[in-house]
Amino acid sequence: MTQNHRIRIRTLIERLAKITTAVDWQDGLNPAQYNALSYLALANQYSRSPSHVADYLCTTRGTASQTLKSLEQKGFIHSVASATDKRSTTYQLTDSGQAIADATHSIDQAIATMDDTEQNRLETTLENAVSHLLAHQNRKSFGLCHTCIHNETTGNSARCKLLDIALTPEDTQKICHEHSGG
Amino acid sequence: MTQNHRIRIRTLIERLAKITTAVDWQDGLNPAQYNALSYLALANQYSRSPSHVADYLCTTRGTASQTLKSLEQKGFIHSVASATDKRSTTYQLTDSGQAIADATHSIDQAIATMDDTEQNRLETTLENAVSHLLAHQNRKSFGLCHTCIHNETTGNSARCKLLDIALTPEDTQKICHEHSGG
DNA sequence: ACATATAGTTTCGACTCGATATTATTTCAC
DNA sequence: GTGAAATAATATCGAGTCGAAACTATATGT
Repeated sequence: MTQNHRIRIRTLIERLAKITTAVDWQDGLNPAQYNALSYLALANQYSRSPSHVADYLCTTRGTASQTLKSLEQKGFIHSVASATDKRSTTYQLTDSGQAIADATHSIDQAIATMDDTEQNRLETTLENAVSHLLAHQNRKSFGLCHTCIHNETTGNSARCKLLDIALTPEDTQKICHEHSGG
Repeated sequence: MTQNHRIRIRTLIERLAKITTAVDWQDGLNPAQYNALSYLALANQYSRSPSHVADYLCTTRGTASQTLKSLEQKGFIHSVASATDKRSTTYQLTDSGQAIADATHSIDQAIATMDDTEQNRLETTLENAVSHLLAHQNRKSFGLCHTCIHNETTGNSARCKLLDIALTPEDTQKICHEHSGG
């Protein structure tokens, strides 16, 4: 592949990023707040602390803390102190926060205009691109629980071998900060 | 396709966007400034005004104006007043600005780790995704001159039928704000 | 010639962002 | 068990984004 192709791909990624963030000004939220809210809606109960949000959004704990404060002031999330670790905080979506997370997004409509083959191919190539970028920066994958090497599914019951806990079917469809692709 | 798939694709797009912007803090620039500089490096001489930058970056003229002011203060670009339209300004990269635009980016290295087939597929799906998103929002395509319906190439000389001007081979490889895919 | 459109800038307030410092708490080595 | 180091979270700083709105200057169309 030529250097021209790489620049072209980089330009497309940057443009996709810019279009996406421009669309993410909705419901009184800015892109950072919208991203944090979306993450909290998809993450399991062990992955919803300021540190995890920071890791997921590739930013610092300080910045994540500020963003979560804004979201809490607007009434879209509320904090829950951890019982086991007194340093730790988890966040929960409020009803209004959940409503925003559940709403159809402008991007969804654009995706829906593509045919099934195109959507499947997009999903696969995006997954590859994201995992290459993350690997190159030594970042966590934040994949879904059921695709993790620590997930042990037998029949219709599942366990996490790392955290040594039982998993509900809903749990296995969520993002986990301990996710490892193997 | 299920709603779950659309959410998954949207999540991947948002994540790709966040990873990209997190990486775009380099050389004393922030992501907005880096994006504007990259655009100016790729756009032809008729597409380098504050309005064009705003259109490309899906933002307002006011915001684009601020970003270009920052870039000029840092010495990476300089403004050139238009001779034909006294309201109009064009920007040129300085040597230091061109050096940043020419430098290898962290994303390039991640792309280079993919094999040729994967890179080709990524380029195609990204092009499709971007064009679907742009179409859904009624935005300009900002494609390359040589892929435009107004481009008329005969042998080794090219013309733009819309602007009624001769085009150099370099011109035809640049981004044009008048680009139309037909 | 005058209304309207267009190009660009400025200002505003909320907020991001990395950097840095600070305070609790927890963990680990001894 | 105790003290050092690691970790979790927050606060503060300054530059700058962002949309929105107001504004100036030029151009265009009727």
